[in-house]
Amino acid sequence: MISTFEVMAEPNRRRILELIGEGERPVSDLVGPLKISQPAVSKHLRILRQAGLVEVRSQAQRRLYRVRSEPLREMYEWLHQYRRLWESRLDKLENHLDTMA
Amino acid sequence: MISTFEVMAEPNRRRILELIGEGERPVSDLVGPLKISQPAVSKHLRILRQAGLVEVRSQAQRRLYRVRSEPLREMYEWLHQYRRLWESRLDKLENHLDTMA
DNA sequence: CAGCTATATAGCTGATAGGATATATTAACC
DNA sequence: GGTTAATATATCCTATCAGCTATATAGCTG
Repeated sequence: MISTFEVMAEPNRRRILELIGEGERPVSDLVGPLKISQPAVSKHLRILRQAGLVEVRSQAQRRLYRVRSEPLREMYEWLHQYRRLWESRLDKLENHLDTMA
Repeated sequence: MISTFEVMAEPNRRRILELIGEGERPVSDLVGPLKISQPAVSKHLRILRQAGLVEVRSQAQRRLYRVRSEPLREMYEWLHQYRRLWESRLDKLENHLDTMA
């Protein structure tokens, strides 16, 4: 299975997540903003679905896609392990400002 | 310039970040754990450096690499926009548990 | 400066990704 | 049931990526 990081590497796929992040949207709503063909959009949606990043439900001919947050949370938590790195810099800056004061 | 997301898509590059996350390390310390050749490691380090994800300093023939947290923080913050999605689920679960209690 | 160590760069190659066009599928509507 | 609408799948093509081997560079050490 393709990893969340790999899936998110593609700009159009990130854009799709942003577009449906507000709430579920049919495919046709995505084809406009992304400057690629409808089949290309469907291909990305398939990849997103297989990676568990989106879910679909059918409404007539429409297919409504929405974000599944679980993998995003996992990614967020992976990054969390580096949090101390940027926070320590912040600490240093604060310390510096304290010293100046 | 190649995006942070693309850089992070490669498993060996993520592993490199984990390996030097604890503190700076010479290239030779990375070649073992990663099961790829030394030139391949150097190639990944170059990409990481160009994307601003690592910094180097020289110590004799050694080159010591360390993480630059800035792009990681930005990625973290990008993901933050979806935080409400997984938190709302949590809310639902909590509500459900409340109802059961 | 010769030789050794550590790392980087060059050049090649096979695999894969992502795009396009053409076609199939599914569901509504007359 | 035939047509239109919305989306998915198939097929093909090109470009890029990540690996390898060979070689270059930089810096120590005798």
